[in-house]
Amino acid sequence: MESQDPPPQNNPFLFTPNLELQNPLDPQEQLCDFDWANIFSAQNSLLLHNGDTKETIECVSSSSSSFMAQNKVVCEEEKGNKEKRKGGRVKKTTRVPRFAFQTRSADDILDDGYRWRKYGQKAVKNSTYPRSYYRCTHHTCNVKKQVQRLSKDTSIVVTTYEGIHNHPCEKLMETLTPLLKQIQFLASL
DNA sequence: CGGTTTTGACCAGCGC
DNA sequence: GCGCTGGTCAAAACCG
Repeated sequence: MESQDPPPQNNPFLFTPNLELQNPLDPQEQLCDFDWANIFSAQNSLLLHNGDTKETIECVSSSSSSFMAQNKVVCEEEKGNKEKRKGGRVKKTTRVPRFAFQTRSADDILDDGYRWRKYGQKAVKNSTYPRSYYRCTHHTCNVKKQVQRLSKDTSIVVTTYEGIHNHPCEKLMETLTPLLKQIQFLASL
């Protein structure tokens, strides 16, 4: 499906990858279509499962109607991701879940509820636009993401997440905290 | 002043 | 072995 709606400026969604992939995938070739708008309007939380690749993604939407991301997602499991340190030095090999998706947006940065700090930007071959590298600012969380605008279609931004957050989403907590306090207050009556 | 962004340098992997 | 490319570091600049 192709959404005719204007792209949102921000996508206030929570996206919790929980990948259990059996087959390593080539991100260039294993694009699979998901209808995000329908998925999130149908239910606020679900597990996506691709039978061919045995990949599973848990998606939780904080606002089903507001999530209007373009509908392409690519998932992969790094077969022994190489953890690099200090200018690309390889430290050890680990298995880091990784997935990417495309959004049609004027903004490069999606508001996914987490806080990110940019640690690099690099011009990439065969691409007009540079690739930006971000790290989650949470102390104990080493999730990274890469953001790059397609030179073919400049309205599309490809976001690649690497790793799984080991802490709750800050925006979600901001939303839930007053509610929890109210519940506690009412329960104490 | 502390947190974030920018940007040049550095390094490892890969292909030839 | 060498050059190219992508990923990361870290100092400086920037900003609220």
